[in-house]
Amino acid sequence: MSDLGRYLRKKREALRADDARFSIRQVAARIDVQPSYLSKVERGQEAPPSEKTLRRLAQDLGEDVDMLLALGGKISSDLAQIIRKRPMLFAELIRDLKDMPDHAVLRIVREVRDGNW
Amino acid sequence: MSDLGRYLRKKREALRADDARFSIRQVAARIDVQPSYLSKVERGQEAPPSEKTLRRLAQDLGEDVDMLLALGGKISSDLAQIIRKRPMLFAELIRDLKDMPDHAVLRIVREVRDGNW
DNA sequence: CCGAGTGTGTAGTGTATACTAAACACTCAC
DNA sequence: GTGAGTGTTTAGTATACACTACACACTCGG
Repeated sequence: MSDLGRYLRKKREALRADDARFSIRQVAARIDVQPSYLSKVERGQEAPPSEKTLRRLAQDLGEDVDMLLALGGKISSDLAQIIRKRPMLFAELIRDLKDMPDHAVLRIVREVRDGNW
Repeated sequence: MSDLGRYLRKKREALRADDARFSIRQVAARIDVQPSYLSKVERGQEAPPSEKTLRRLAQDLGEDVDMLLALGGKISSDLAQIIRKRPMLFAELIRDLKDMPDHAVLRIVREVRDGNW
């Protein structure tokens, strides 16, 4: 059921392989949740954590925040806010980009960044 | 507090001016909620309705769904899903477009649509 | 053998979400 | 003046969210 859980467990165990600081208990302590809770999240027995908690987790595991949030079924609140400020504009754009291949979207990103607008 | 409430009331009252079918009671009946609930939503006394209800409301009032959802602090679930499928890609793009003026974003939309990619 | 550390099971909690149900006070047409 | 319709008040509810607290069973080094 939970892609997030599988992903988290794998990542943590990989880190743990050469750093004992990545036990469930120690990670949980650092991100300030109960170990039992993290355990359940990793096994998909519990719904994904809040954005706040996922952010701390991403930080601790060295993972991309947007990716982890996505796996948790969420969207970064700063992105949500950007979209909500111009909903029709962004809705149109995003729906148009839906089936575009990554490289095409990336090209747009790069062009925007280079300021050719 | 609630932009959504103000907006809804204004819109409904405008429609009601030349169509009695747009009373709170009748709209509520059509979108299948209690009139008391709709009343409270319009006065910002109640949190924004669910996406489902906002969609029915948008339909009934002839309003843009994405806009009403935005006013209700939400993002259309189909958009959210598109973003969640390629979170890092879209996150980058959206953050880059944050401060771009509408016409610049529109230009991208048009170019994407014309298939110059 | 025991103490420190590991992961997990069970039960419960406070808060928010998204509403319903019923009654109240008012206007206005007939 | 009453019946139909208006908006609103008050009270309550079922479900989900995002966790905590505590105890259990196991392993492994010294």
